[in-house]
Amino acid sequence: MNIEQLLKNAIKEAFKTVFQLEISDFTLQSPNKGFEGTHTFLTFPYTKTTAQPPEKVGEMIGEHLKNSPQSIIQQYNVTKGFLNVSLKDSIWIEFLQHASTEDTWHHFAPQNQRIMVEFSSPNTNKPLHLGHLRNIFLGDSLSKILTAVGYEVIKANLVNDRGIHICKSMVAYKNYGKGETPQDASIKGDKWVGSYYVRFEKEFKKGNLPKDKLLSALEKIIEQSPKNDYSLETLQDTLKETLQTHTPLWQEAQEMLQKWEQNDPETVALWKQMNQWVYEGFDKTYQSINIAFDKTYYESNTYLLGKDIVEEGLQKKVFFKKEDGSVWADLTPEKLDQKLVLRKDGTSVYITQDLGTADLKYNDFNIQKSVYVVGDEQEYHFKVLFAILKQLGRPYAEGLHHLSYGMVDLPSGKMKSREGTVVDADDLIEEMIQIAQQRTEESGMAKLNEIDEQELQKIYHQIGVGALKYFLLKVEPRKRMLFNPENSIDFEGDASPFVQYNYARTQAIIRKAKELNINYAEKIEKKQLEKAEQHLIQTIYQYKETLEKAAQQYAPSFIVQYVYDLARAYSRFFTECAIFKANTEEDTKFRITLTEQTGKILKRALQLLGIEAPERM
RNA sequence: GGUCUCGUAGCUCAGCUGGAUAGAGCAACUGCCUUCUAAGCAGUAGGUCUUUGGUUCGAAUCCAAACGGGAUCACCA
Repeated sequence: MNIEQLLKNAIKEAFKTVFQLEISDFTLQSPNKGFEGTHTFLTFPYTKTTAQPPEKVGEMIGEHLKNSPQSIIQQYNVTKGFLNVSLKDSIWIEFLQHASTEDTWHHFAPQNQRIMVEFSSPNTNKPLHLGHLRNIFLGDSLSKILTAVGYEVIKANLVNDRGIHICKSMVAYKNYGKGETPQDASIKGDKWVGSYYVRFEKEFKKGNLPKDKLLSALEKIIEQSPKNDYSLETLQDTLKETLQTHTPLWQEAQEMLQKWEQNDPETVALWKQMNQWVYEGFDKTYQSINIAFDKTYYESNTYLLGKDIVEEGLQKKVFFKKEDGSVWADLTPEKLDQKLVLRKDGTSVYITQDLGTADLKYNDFNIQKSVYVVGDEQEYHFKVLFAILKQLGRPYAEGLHHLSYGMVDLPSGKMKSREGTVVDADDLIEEMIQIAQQRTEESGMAKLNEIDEQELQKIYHQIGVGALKYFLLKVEPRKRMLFNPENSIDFEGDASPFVQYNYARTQAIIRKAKELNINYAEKIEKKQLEKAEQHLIQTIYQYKETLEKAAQQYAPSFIVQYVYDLARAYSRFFTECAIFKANTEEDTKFRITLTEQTGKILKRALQLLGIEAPERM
């Protein structure tokens, strides 16, 4: 049942009858605040074809709509080129009746397509922070949205478990760790390993080059500067990098990496041990925010992939070899540059590995689509990656998408691990739960007095984590967003506790209805709707199209906006319309039915965001 | 420097496939709990939609330029 389509058809029919005009498809809008109606039709585009001023067109169409035999229009009004129509209440009541008997009204047919959503993808040298949370919540929510519209979704995590970063932690642990374990120190494994990464950075800073070597290093840098960019910042960065490579500690890390690549048993054992600690820590974090993956890839298994694709690309003449033997992709037709895919010594680069991994994913799961949830600093990389895969004629190439998102900033600017300004994920989650508890104790304990302690803890957790997820999903992904640790994340207004609160209200009503043995699941006898009722039903109705839009555009933020709208519509209904003390029994039953449906959709929409809905709060 | 991206109320954000009087929340102010959950509801106040030009009957929205933030342009990942 598609109400918009009904109205559109009626309008098209009206044009045919009134003006003998076949009009092409158009979109309906919502009336602005202060204008009566449920839908708005714009008549501006038809002034020429009808040879009438916009007002006149509106009047004539409106009049026809209203007076046609099977009219679905209650009333209409015209201002300028805006024809605002109000659908008959019976349309909305019929919809609610349908929704309450057909639980599947918002379901989608299976797409018969598999889609992989890759997200989280942490490095194993430090704990998860606020930025990761934005990534994780986006990926998780998107997975749920895509599942809801009928895709078979595979949630994948590609862990960066190898490379120089983890070797740094290993070196530091070897030198200063004294064989201690995180268990000994009662520290979460990822925090433990992270502390050695920090230790490495600290120690190696002490071992700078003597000053006489600075000058020659500097000259070398200027010679090699690829972009002739002599800004102070660039020089400093490059200088630091050059100096790093001369410190003993750095060289130790390099050796460690080489040993690892040569499969040195002792090194591999240490590497496994440290990663294991990290995974144990990550698992705790994932658990606390209710995140799970269907598949975990490890770069230690994938970093050598892709070389055969380079070979294939050469044969297909997608790639070409330079004189020095390095292999390149020419993406100038795509307005991208040339891109190295294999070094002259035959070793691979980052993108080589990603080419291989793309094939691996396809072969493992036969996916038609693949979404990468990765920060916006890698936009160029993914443009290049996708362009190459397209040139190679991969069957999945059209279904590739980079869900790019901006960084989470602090009032002081960027989060920087070196300066210790990173907001730790576990700390933040813990803080959110505590605030939830504090809020509950301040305002709502009376409602919760018969609930046991364990259940209470669960509720605090749902509220705290929910508020965090909502906060991070609310903002459009491509925008940078601000987190101010001074003011805690909202628990009021446009925030998840408000939505959860309204869900809890719906459940309180349902409980009471059952207590009073009200049989509300009968045919609805209601004829006329209050404004708040009408608006609430209309908002429920919009769930399906919102979900579809969110899936099409990979945009969980649409669901956030929607769920807030729905909660607000319910809140208004709740205060304006008495349920158990309504004027008639029909009203009571109707309002309970409406409450039940609202509750279902609130819960469902929250679920799409990975947010749980407490039965009471 | 080239490319991409963002700039909307004091603050955080919606709105951007062109349409009416640009919306929420927070913060401020005013009402409303003997009545189903006040984490609420109703209201007041708050705006040169960064600027300038263009397209159009009509621009926060599209185009161009400027200014300001950010990213990227590695044989790093």
